[in-house]
Amino acid sequence: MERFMKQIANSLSKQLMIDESILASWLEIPPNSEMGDLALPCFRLAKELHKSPQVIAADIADALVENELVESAVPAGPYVNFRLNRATAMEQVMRQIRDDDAFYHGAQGAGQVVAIDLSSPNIAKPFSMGHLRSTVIGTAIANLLESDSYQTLRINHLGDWGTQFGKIIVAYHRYGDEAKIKANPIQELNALYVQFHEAAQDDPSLDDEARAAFKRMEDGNEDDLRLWRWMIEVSLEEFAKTYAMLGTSFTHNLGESFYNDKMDAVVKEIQSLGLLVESDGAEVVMLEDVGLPPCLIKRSDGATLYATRDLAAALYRHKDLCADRLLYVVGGEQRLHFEQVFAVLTRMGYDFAKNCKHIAFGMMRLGGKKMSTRKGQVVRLQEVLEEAVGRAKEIINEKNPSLQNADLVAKEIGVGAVIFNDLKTNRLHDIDFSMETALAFEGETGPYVQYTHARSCSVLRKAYLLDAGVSPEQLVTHSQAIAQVDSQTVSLDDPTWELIKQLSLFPGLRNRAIDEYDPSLIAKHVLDICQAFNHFYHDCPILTADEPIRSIRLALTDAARLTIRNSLQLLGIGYPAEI
RNA sequence: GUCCCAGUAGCUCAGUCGGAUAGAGCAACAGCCUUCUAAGCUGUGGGUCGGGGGUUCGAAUCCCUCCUGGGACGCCA
Repeated sequence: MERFMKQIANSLSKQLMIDESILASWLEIPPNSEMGDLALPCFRLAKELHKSPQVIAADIADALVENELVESAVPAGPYVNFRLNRATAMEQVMRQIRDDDAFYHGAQGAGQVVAIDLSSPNIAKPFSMGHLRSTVIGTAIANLLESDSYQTLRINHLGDWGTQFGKIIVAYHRYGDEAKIKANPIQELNALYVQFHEAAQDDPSLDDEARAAFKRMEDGNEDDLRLWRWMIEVSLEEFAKTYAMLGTSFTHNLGESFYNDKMDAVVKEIQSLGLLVESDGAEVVMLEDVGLPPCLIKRSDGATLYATRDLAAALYRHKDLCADRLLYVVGGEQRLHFEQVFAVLTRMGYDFAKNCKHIAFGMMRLGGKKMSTRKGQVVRLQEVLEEAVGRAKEIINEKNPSLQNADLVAKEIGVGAVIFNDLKTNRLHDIDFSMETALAFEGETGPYVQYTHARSCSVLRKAYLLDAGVSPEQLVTHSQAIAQVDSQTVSLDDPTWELIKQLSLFPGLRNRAIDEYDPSLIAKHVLDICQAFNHFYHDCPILTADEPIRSIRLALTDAARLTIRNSLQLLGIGYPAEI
């Protein structure tokens, strides 16, 4: 669609003597497609031309717009509504999809490395629905960036260090039943954590004990570290199952403990720059002048804090991993923390701080309340995924019992439903978890998109074109034939045209999703494409149509299929050819 | 108390760098399978865009203010 706008703006700029790119930015899509395909509001021209918008609109419409893309230009009050020549427009879109890689890919990021901090579950705790958000949003952003030629570093910043492990170790020694824990590590370790917090309410000395236990770990107590390493091992095993189901992978699995030996250098650097000041026994960097509270670097007992760790991690990613840009897909409640970390980096003279961005997202709630591992109020992602896959399997058994690879397809659909449900919603909204909503298979859902994709595959399969597609030459010939024979009455009917227009919006939306780090734009748009395709599918017989309409409809089906598939790929969702 | 995020149909949400009559899905009701996958398609009903001011030819969108919900605010991450 951006291409169409550019072409029309180009013609108009010659006529109006106004810059092409300004005109292109003024062009908009009318609220109702009956009005036209594109519109130019003339309000802003009124001041300059000293005429009413209505008169200007009429003048523009009257002048012959010399552009083969424009079918008609009619004034509608202060607007000029343009109709595009459907065959010409279709030919352009199809050529782009067929010949021009730029439809699905870009080169903006060539030579640039982006580090993405994502997922980051905590060791010895269940992988909850809360961590799903960071995982799927981060993955989709990484996919989007890679589609624009960026190199991405997908870093799983595991929560594997901190006082919480002191707590678990204390609880392990006090209440732990080794056999029970071995049998079901994560659940039992989390139960110990919950038990610790309950006990600590009555006996605050337990907290001191936990801090001491963690200090022992920092000092290298081998018994505690052995237990800690075991917790990491069993947690990673458990997480691996979830990641395998989600189809998520990382380039780096670097927990917080990885930076333990890198923090001294950072603290010394801050100190040597004269930024470190003592405050109430702790060491901080003052950030008052940029409107932020002080950033705590060292506790009064000399221990480091998570800001210190994030500073060390940022420098590692920049210096050792050579990342030009650092993204943090982390919940919105850590906004202030990242503002402080980035401000300290700036203060330290690191220019790359301006390329650091916290990609915040809303909180996953349960029954309106924050999920809490401490209170044991969590929904385990694995349970949700398994439930989703089970339901998908039931539906397949009912609707398509002879389907090959039914288990694999059920997995892709069930998991796709859960992922899509998360991605389609605005990042910053809090989500109150509902099994019913997460597992919906009808309406604006992942399975709806996958169903539409499989439908398009099915048609092409029956035409023996699933992999080959319709040749662009054939398509172009047919489009031109239609244009010549019948440019007035429009052989390309409305449902066909609506689908073409939806497809033409893809490159612009992909760019916007990259600029705004917002995968939901892709999710919402692919729903629009699916709606348009299903409408087209319903109204326009494809296989039984006469030539050249048949070829054109097949080509359009193929284009829709490719665009839906690309969208699902970007979102990290499977796209089975048959469901 | 200060700062940040959110508030649009019964529910979940689009639309938010100002443009025409504010759109989907779910739920409810009514239709469409001898025809390419009915996980689909069509139709009906449903709105003080949280309230109030302001800027503008034009405001859900920008500014101010208030209300509601959530979050953050130094030794947790």
